[in-house]
Amino acid sequence: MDNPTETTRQRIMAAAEMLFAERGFAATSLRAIATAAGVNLAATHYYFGSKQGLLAATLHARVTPINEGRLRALDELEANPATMSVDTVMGAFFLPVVSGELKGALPRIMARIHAEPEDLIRPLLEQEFLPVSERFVAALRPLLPHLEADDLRWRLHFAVGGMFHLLTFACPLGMAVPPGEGMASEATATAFHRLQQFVVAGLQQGGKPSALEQQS
Amino acid sequence: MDNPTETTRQRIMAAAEMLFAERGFAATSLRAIATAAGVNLAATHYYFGSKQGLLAATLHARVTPINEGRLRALDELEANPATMSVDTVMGAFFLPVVSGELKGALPRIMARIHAEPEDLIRPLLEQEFLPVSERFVAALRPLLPHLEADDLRWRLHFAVGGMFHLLTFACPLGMAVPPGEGMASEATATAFHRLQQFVVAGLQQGGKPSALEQQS
DNA sequence: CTATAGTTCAAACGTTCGTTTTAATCCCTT
DNA sequence: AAGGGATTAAAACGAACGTTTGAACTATAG
Repeated sequence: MDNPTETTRQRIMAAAEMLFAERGFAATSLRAIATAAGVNLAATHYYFGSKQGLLAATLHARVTPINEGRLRALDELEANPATMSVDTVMGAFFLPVVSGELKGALPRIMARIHAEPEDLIRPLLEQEFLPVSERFVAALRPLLPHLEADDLRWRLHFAVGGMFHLLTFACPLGMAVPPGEGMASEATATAFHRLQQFVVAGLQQGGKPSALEQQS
Repeated sequence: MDNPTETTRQRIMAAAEMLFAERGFAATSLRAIATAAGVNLAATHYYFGSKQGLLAATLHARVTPINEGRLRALDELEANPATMSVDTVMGAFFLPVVSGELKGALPRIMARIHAEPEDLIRPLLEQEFLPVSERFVAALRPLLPHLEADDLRWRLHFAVGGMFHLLTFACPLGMAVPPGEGMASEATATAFHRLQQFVVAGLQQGGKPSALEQQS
């Protein structure tokens, strides 16, 4: 049970997560990770094969519980159809990101990897997020019957963008950044409430995109 | 006038912009930039002093016309108060990003730099974007009198996040990516229309964030 | 106690990085 | 035509990178 293997693996993943979140993938060296984890450099290759393998493992370990939380919350909503609304569904989408054992550095890694070369990162994102994304599209469709499936995907795209931007920059330009390097969990929850409010209004907006052509 | 200095400078900046946009800052080497530009490696240091200096110059050269276009469009709107609306103001904010000589790779650099270490990049962003951001906050305030200034800043924050996400990922997960590596300008314009529609609805949303606490 | 598989370690591999140096070349003014 | 600052060219610098190697260590099984 107290397998020393797990300890070293987890130490590496914890350090990698923190450094990837702070500096991004390309700007973080395996030596920095090994030093921060207090393990030998070669251990990173012993357990993860390569730097990319370490990134994939780190991402997967953190994304899996988030996506499970999302699907569980969505299941609960669908079990009581009266509770289904755009707001509650988006709450099910956002809440698992900030709840649980996310301690500040954890969500930011998701935001950081978005700027790595797309060839390297898009397959990872598709693999991790596409099934959940499609599940939420299906759940939102009956709630937004005036939207085509692709319209809905676009708006979810923007919503996810707002979320990543929030995770990357804890507060907007022109506002004082809180003292700690990460966000306090209270501030995070408040910011996500703002985001949810914003996104729900955007999703519910009425017309087709073509109707916006000349709105003056 | 046809100073050969400008030619080499511009070739370096064009190549740097393309590669920074494709791969990000840390993952792009000066050698790759010099090769793509067809200039000598040392020229990058001769003209820009350092890799960071090249990034700053590249960013500034592209952001300046965008921000000037934004402010000019906003000036025109404010000259005719009847034309002022959340939609038109946000159009003034978004349109210069996709119009002009932006050929696909150019806007993406703005999205890429968001994943570099924050210490390195946030001062650049504040310097380039804060004045324009505050100008738009001031313009939107009378149009959204129910919002506090910070509420407005948060919502603009989310709007910018949606924009960056759109610039980073030309289309949402679950949709086929267009053949070319960048987006066709027509598809870009359509996507920005969708974004504008989404964002305007989010900005106009009514209640205070505290009212969302337990909406179930 | 020995054997064996799993794990850790220090050291080095070859490559590429950002940067610097030195000399050669270009262009313009006088 | 000559001189001099601006620009390019080639080469190399030390440092850091991802990765590999092979031996030392640990702990369990025979």
